[in-house]
Amino acid sequence: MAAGLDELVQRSVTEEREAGTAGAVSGPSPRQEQVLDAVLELLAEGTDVLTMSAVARRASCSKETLYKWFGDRDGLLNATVCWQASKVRAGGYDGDRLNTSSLRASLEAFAANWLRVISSRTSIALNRVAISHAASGKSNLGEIVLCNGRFAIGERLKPLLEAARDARLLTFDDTETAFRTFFGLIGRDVQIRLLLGDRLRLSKADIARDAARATQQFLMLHRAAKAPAAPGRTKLNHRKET
Amino acid sequence: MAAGLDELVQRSVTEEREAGTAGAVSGPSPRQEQVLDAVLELLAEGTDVLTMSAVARRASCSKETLYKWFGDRDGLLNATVCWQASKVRAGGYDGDRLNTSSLRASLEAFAANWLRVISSRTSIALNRVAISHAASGKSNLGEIVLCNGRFAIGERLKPLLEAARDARLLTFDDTETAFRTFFGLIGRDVQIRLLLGDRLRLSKADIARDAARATQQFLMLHRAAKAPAAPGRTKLNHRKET
DNA sequence: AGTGTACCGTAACGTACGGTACGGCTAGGC
DNA sequence: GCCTAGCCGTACCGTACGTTACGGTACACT
Repeated sequence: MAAGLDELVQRSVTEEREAGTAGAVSGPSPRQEQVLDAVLELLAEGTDVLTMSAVARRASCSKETLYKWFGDRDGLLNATVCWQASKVRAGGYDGDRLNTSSLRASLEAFAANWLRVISSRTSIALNRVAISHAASGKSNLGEIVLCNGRFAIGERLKPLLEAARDARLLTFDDTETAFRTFFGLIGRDVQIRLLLGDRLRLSKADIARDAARATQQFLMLHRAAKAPAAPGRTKLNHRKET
Repeated sequence: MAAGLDELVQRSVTEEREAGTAGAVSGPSPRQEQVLDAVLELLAEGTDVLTMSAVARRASCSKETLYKWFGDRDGLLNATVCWQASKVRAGGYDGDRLNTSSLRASLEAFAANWLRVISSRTSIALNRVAISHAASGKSNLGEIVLCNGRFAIGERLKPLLEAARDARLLTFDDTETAFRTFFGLIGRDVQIRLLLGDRLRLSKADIARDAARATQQFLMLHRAAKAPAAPGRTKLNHRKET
């Protein structure tokens, strides 16, 4: 994963500029956003109905316009992924002073947000089409999704983790490894099950409970030793899940 | 996920019987296995080259035979998934007496095995095609993969976990939840990254290290309190990863 | 030898979809 | 009023692939 994040985020816009006449340097025009929303809408209804004709119909535009604006089908998908990513971006650590409870709250909020994202119809559909394309190797869509998903949130959380380490609230050697542990504790089998079509409903309550559990477990693994928590002192959330 | 596991495993064989003349009640014939291996071979080379013509060419059989044996493309894929699943099955807990170190060894072996599976070209390709099909909703391929992957290994590990709980080596309320935690600690972001095309190489050493780390973390979270391990007493494997 | 069966190789068919071309409509500038 | 630009709607083209059909071959059985 050598390519930089920003470069990837901007790639589709670049292609759009190369291919078409949308002169605006910054992002898609409102009309183009309507088109991209139509793509997201169709995508949520099933990857197989996402044909260029269907997009044109849904967005009430001509296929000629689609090709003029986005170059080809891949360009349209790239632009869609970036458009969705730009809508999902949420704030990371903003430099607040940390204490035990604010750290826990931040981690829980982060976990809940990520669970919401990966269980959304849009994210599932987008990941599915990106995975299909990754198989063909002809497109960098998977890379874009990865950079705007997994890697973006990693970069967003790391400042918090490191601030917590500086504040002696957490202990770990490698930030990336610590993040991956948290990532695993949050997602577990959820994403692969959803991608494979498992009927798995995450209610708001489920998400809140999972976020709390993941955070609790992460803290147990990485809590700084200055306040050693003997296992069993803070209760583990092993409640049976529905 | 209401359908039983065994039912799903057998489904493609049933279809095969309905559609064709392969009279053998049990599984594919050797010649058919050759065909299925050819499918796996092609799949590993890229999902997009998996056309019926390519399969026929690779397996040195006629398309007519393919359709007679497997019904249609979906039937061929179903049979392939089941064939691969039948090859991957490994033994679970066999009732050995457990102690601390044998439990750790079993968990590590389990984790390493799972990491090997999800990072294999075959598994990646199979999951990709199943995910593509899950998007179209027209096939139960995702269900089959899920039952032979995620759920099968869960059922295989649970006896060990419960035996360990009975032996007072582990403590948890719900076996399924405990397993999901372990699952998350093992896989973390590996599977989604590989599915999305991230170049991620897991050497044997990486796998062994990850399996040990996941096991260590899982034990820290679920070790029975009779031998309380203060955080930091046993060193955490936060070595920087390559 | 004759017949039937299973199979290979390949040609052919139908369709779906990405991509293109073209006619018509609207709006803004002169 | 007229011209140009941009866009809509749609018909059209080429291709790829799933599926079917057919001719030819090897072999078992009688």
